[in-house]
Amino acid sequence: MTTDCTDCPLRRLAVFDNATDTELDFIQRFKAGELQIEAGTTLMVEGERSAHLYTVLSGMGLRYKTLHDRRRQVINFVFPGDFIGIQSALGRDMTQSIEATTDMTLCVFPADRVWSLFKSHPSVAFNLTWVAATEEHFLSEILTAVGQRKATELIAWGVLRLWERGASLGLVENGAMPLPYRQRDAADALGISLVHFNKTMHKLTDQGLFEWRDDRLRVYEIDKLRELAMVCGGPLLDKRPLI
Amino acid sequence: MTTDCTDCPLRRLAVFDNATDTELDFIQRFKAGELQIEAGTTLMVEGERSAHLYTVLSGMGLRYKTLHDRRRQVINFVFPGDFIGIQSALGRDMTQSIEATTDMTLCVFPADRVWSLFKSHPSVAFNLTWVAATEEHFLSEILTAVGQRKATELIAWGVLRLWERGASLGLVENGAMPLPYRQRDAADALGISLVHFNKTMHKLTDQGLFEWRDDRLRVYEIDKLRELAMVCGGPLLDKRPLI
DNA sequence: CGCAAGTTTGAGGGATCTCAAACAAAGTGG
DNA sequence: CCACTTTGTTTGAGATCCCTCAAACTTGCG
Repeated sequence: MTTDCTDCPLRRLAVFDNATDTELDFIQRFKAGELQIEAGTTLMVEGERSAHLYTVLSGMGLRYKTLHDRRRQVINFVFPGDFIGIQSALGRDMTQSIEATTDMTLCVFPADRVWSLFKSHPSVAFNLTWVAATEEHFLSEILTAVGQRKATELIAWGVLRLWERGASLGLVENGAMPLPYRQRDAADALGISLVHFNKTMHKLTDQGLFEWRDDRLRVYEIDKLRELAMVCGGPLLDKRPLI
Repeated sequence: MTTDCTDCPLRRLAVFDNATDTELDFIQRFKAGELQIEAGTTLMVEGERSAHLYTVLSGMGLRYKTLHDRRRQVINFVFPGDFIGIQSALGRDMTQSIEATTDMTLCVFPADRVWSLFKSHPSVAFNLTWVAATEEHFLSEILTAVGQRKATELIAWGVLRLWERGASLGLVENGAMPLPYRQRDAADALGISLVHFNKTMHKLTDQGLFEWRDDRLRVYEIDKLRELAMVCGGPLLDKRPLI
């Protein structure tokens, strides 16, 4: 039994725009089905072309690129509500891999209908562009962090981002949110070595700023993290469209 | 006297898609005018909102973000044909600054007409999305480089990318292309210090792999650079739309 | 019990950073 | 035409951040 778009649990969240009935109706028809994958599955592989687009209904994963000698850059963590595969919608090969780190449920959309979407539903097309542009914006923020911050700041910054993302998605319960990743994933996301990540993270957790155990993250001293991370403003959680 | 879109010199380049007459006609009407700015001018400032979009007709510049303590990440170099400001088209503040490093000529488009563009010209809207998605793709490549490669590989990789970009735009003349930047810009783009950039670059130039002097880049040993940079395939120069 | 995956620790080396100063080229004003 | 400033490049040296290697430890599982 697949989820009905009109009844999508994600859509109730305050972070997501209210779609019009027309939009909702279209998205429902656009949706080809649902895909369930198990933790550990690779959803998309670098170099291949996917005929589908996905929206994450539930579960988490990660997006990464690899170099020839096994070095790996985690581009971003994949959370519920994320839209995956715009690249293939536009007729390009995927240049990154996507892997599930928990069981996931995904809404499936056929890539070959994207073009007609632009003709028939401009507002949805607009949202699609919005999502792509926002993605780009976040990537540039990550790049700035990886390029300029040093390990301590980086980790504080990363924890903060994950926490705020999780909070906006209602994933925080009893002061904790799920974070089903390994330290290796975090290190590869920040561009530092596993060992250095481990040691530097402990310098922060020993101060009681946060805790990451058993796949769950808890933040205790958010203000101190902000200070360490050198971010001024609070979280930037614009409303965004859900496709 | 402004350039007529039907007569745009960029559009003759092989990298750019052929636009249909309808598209061209629309873009011409969409274009509000041309902007000339001098080298050193800041076109867009972080935190502000721009009412315009731009396409670079000629000249070069750079896109960057700053931290509070003056650290700066150069996100990318701005070349002719680049489309600037999708963010503001979608009603967001700019989160990065853009600065001209040479005199530049830009085509100006009003941001508030973007929405109607989606309704009236879906193919142009599609191209817009394509550009945004491609931009994201390149950013993730840059992120991978900055996060995983070490200085020598990084520099080889960066030179290679600039060279291939320049070549696709027909900027290479007599074995040299314009590269009007400072070593500080390059260092900030790669996330390494100016001093380290200087020393590491000389290790490569001393081997005769390339040369960067007087704002011009020359590549002598492209295969060796490829090897150092750990890139396998040749240049990826898909055709792309010009807006 | 033994294996696999992940975390933690220690130690030494190398890459990169910062500080500082010298050097080069170009522009300015007297 | 010559100080003098400004901007950018180059070099040296010491400090530190970060990496790699290696091993111990921990946990879950067959």
